Amino acid sequence: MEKNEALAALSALGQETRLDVFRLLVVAGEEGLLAGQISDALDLRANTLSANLTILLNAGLVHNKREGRAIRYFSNMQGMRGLLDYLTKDCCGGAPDGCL
Amino acid sequence: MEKNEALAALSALGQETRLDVFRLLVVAGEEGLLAGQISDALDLRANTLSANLTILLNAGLVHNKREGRAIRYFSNMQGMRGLLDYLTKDCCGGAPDGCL
DNA sequence: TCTATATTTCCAGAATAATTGAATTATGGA
DNA sequence: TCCATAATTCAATTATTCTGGAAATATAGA
Repeated sequence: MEKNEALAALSALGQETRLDVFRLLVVAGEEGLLAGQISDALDLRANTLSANLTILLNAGLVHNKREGRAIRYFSNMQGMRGLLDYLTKDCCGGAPDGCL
Repeated sequence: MEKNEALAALSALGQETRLDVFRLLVVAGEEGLLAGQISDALDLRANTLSANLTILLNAGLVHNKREGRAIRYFSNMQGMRGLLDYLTKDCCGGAPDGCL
């Protein structure tokens, strides 16, 4: 992962609404959730949620799939993994075992 | 780690200057770096750096130690660890092995 | 004590980001 | 085709954050 991708992921998650959405999808797991279920669960207006989901999508933290007129969202654990790796890369002056 | 701490850490890192500072300190390891060395390395004004270091401090991502008139900064890998744990907690609908 | 250095604090202006109402697109069903 | 539902896009307003100049604090050394 490159710096700009990490930055996109971190700033996406560094906002309460989006962290809530992402955590909800992480806990939901493979089943994911429909956009409408997310807005119900978190009491968000559809357009606010949509804007925030777009930011999470662009950051590679979620993906989606249309189901009829609804759209199902999933957390993207690969994107998450890439972020964790970026943050700990080259850590501790070459003594990575002591890092984490 | 609680949500607000995670949020503080994520929004702290979700900004280019601070991510640069943090990464520099992560790579520097136990030796850390003086504030002046950081501002030289990243070409930042002292007051801008100071404001950003304060945000990283409050987020629990760095710590510091005075050395004469200079101040040495270190990355706080425990804070980092707490963040990673928060992000992956309860993941994947109770099938954590499949997560990461 | 006086001066220089290292860093922080305070404040204001500029730049970004978040939310919302209104309108639009996409799909499914009568 | 027409209507209802699900979600998105657009434009504007509000809120937050970032930076930088000036001043202040802390320490070291002459």
